Amino acid sequence: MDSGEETYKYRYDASLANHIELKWQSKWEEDGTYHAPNPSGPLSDSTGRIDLPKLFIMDMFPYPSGTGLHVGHPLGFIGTDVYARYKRMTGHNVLHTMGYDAFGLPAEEHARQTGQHPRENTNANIKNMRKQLKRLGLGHDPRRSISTTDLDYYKWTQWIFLQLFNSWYDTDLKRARPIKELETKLEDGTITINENELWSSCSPQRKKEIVNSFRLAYLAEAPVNWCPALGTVLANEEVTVDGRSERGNHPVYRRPLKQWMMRITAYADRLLEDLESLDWTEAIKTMQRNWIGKSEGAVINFTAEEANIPVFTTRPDTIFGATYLVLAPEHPLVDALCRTDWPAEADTRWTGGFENPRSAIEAYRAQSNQKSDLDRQENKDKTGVFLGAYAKAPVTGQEIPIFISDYVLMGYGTGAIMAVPGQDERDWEFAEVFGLDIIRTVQPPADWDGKAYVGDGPAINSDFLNGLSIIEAKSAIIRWLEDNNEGSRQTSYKLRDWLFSRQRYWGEPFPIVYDKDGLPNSVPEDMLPVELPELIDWAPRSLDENSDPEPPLGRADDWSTTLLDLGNGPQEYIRELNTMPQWAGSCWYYLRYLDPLNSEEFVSEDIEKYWMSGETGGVDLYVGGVEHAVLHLLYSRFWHKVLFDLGHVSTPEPFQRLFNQGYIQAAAYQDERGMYVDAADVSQVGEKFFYQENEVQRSFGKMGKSLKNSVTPDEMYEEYGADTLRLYEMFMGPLDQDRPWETKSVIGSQRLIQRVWRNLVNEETGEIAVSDNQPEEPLNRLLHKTIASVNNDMKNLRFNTAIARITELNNEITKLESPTPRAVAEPLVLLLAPLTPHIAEELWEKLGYDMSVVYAKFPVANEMLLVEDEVEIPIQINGKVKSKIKVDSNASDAALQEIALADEKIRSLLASSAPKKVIVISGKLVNIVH
RNA sequence: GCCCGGGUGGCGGAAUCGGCAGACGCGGGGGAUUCAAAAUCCCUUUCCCUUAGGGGAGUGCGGGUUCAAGUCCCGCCCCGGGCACCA
Repeated sequence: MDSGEETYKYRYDASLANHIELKWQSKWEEDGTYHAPNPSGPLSDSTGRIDLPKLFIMDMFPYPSGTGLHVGHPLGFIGTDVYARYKRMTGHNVLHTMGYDAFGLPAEEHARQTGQHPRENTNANIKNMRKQLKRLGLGHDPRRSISTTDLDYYKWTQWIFLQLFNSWYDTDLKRARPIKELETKLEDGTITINENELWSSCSPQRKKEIVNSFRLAYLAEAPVNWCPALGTVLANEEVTVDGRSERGNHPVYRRPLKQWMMRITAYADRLLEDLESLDWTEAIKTMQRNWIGKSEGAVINFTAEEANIPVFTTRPDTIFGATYLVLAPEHPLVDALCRTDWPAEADTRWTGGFENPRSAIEAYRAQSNQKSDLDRQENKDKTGVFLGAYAKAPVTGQEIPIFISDYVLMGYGTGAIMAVPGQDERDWEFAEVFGLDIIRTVQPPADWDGKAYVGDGPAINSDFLNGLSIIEAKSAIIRWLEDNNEGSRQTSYKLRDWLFSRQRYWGEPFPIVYDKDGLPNSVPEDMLPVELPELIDWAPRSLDENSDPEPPLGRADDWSTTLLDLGNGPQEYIRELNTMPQWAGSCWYYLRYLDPLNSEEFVSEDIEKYWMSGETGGVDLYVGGVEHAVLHLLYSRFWHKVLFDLGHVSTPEPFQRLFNQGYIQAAAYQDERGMYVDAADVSQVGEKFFYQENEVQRSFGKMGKSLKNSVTPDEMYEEYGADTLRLYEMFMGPLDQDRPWETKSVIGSQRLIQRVWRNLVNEETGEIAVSDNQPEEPLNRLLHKTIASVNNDMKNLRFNTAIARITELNNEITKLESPTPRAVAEPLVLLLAPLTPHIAEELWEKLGYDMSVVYAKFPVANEMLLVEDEVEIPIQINGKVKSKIKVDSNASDAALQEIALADEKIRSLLASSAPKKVIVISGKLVNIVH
């Protein structure tokens, strides 16, 4: 020990910070400081806080990773914590807690790598993460923390699944309704099945099948994304554009399988329209709009000898330019339409040199099946084959050839298009390759380059549409089509129903059993939860692409069949062996936070109403990464709307305000082979960087294991303490922006705390050292200006500038020669309390308060002190500042002008000539035009 | 290709309504303290020219509007993200 440390025994350093932080973290836990009361039930209390305005603030909950946190992870958590603390201090009942998204692929893959059972692995990770987050001083209500893997939690995930299973979407009322009401409508004939089938003459089993086909959760045989390496199927949202799994980057194959689906498409319009009411960034709204992909147009019937071919188009106005049809290669009508022989006029471009259409089609299908999605994307050259057949176009009566081509996708519209090369770039390319006719139906501008023209203009070559604009022509032709029964107005969506089954162990089991007819039945509510059976051999098997998925729950022999009485006596049933996807648990966790101990309901009505109320309703602030733009956030909105329709929640949207925090990036270094080296061991010499004496190249990227540039919170605690880490992360820049981590800059944040501490506490004795003198006028004015700015910044989540203002105030206090006046010290501590809660508590206690600073009142500026008596005003000549004058802040414009022109410096610069014009901005600036 | 963001000192960033560009911090330079160092404190720090006083330039580039532009308008360039054969 050297002498310095003895002199300043109570200097704020890492060891003092750690001491203070651990002390207050235990105290908060003992006192239940962050418990937010409910209006009723076991979490209600007598603090009276329930009468304050509520604020429900949330982070996107993490999955409990086994690798632990790095300093990039808690950025958003700190942001919400600061905001929550500010709101507590301004008189709100704040609900803030943290849960764990512990089912699903990431957790299971991690368990697989470590060779542990997912349950042990998950529980250990949650324990570790709770510890790490507690050390940051986050003010969470621990009573409300849930994990999606808790039996008490997934019981209700299953219950919500049953709500979806037991509902249908009434397209007239545009909302979900109980399935019983559908049965009534089928009975009384208000809803009919189809032309050939009468409900009354259906067998009981057929009736069941029909009802099943209406459910919001339903079984369907559909082409799905089968990932043999992960041993499971995946949702569209989990597959990357180049046809690989988002998790693990394994190949994914399209393949028809019978799976559970969620009828999210029924909600496409509402999911789209209700975006308007949300306080979300345009970027996220745009992503959701694109994903839903609504386009309005028409379905038009083309007639061939063998069948009608409905096509979807957004440009029915161009029908007079439709010179051929194209079907997706897998279109179900292809085989029926296909001729046995080529017509005489078919040239080799059309036939591909094949003997007859059938062999050409088979070859083409085989070829396009081989193409991966990536090939399709990179190589957009048009290919296709003629079917040998023709179809008659409505309106024109023209016979036009029918092709198949992989540029038409089965999954969108009707899987068939009318090709209008004159107005569509893709059709133009195809027409050029195959030598097909091109008819323009919109007059292009004079300087047009000669290819497909997609812009607006008067219709040409279009009979009764000629001269009309696109919009006019569209409505005219749709009217004609509807009048003549040749087509109708139609809206199309890119959004597909949500594939909801996974062939994985670590997920919620379905509350579904199959009867001897193979039809699904819901497990009665009072038998929930359907508990996930313990399996020793739980791991998925990697399979080859031709084998079928093999759900691990099939290995739970004594679980997979069960004897139940579902109303017709005890019978043997087979359980659903798939599990739910990861997104199931995260769809509704915000609702369980509200009422986590309720064993009767997923959330009680009055508690849900209390916390979800608001101008438009929902979570008041939801902070998380942008990567969930179309997955979690879309699924969650969908489930919420179903619960809303069924009367289980009171608001149409779950998350009123969404905020996307940025990522913390860090320098990463690569050696000459391109391998990343440990960033911690790289040293800088001048402009160059060295690792073990070899030069390495610097780049910046998301902090993490793969770039070997992680910095852990523990390292920061050891050197600086949690308050410093919090302060630094909030000071680095605006919360929504990515920013590079610089360990060497962290010291600045520690210095601020250290100076505040020194301004209030004697470093030798540890005693509080403030005076009861009133502050001098200028300091008092600065204090109130600071209070005003910090309030404003806190409200707008602009913590970086709030910290800058506090620093300015503290810098002024540092300059004082006498002890800090208590009247300044106390508000200073309160201003810091949301940002650095531990040191604020300690100082607050030293200032003589028994009650926690957490519920102290945040300072409010005295408006009187915000108005200066005297202001300094810049004087510009031709917009450049040339001089400054001090004037009474109430000086009139005329007086200002006079003083400005009388200013010595200005007079010498103007010399003898008179100014052309003088502009005076009251109380702000004088500009002389010369 | 289309749609969102963004581009300001050596670095992170500030300027909320068109009104003093560079707040605050890091780093750098100088000084005080110290036997010395660390720590701490004070001064300084956009760039260029100038002995000084001072002068000039400046918010990705080029134009424009305005008394006044980082901020508004037009045309580009670059970086990040999203979508992409969706009829």
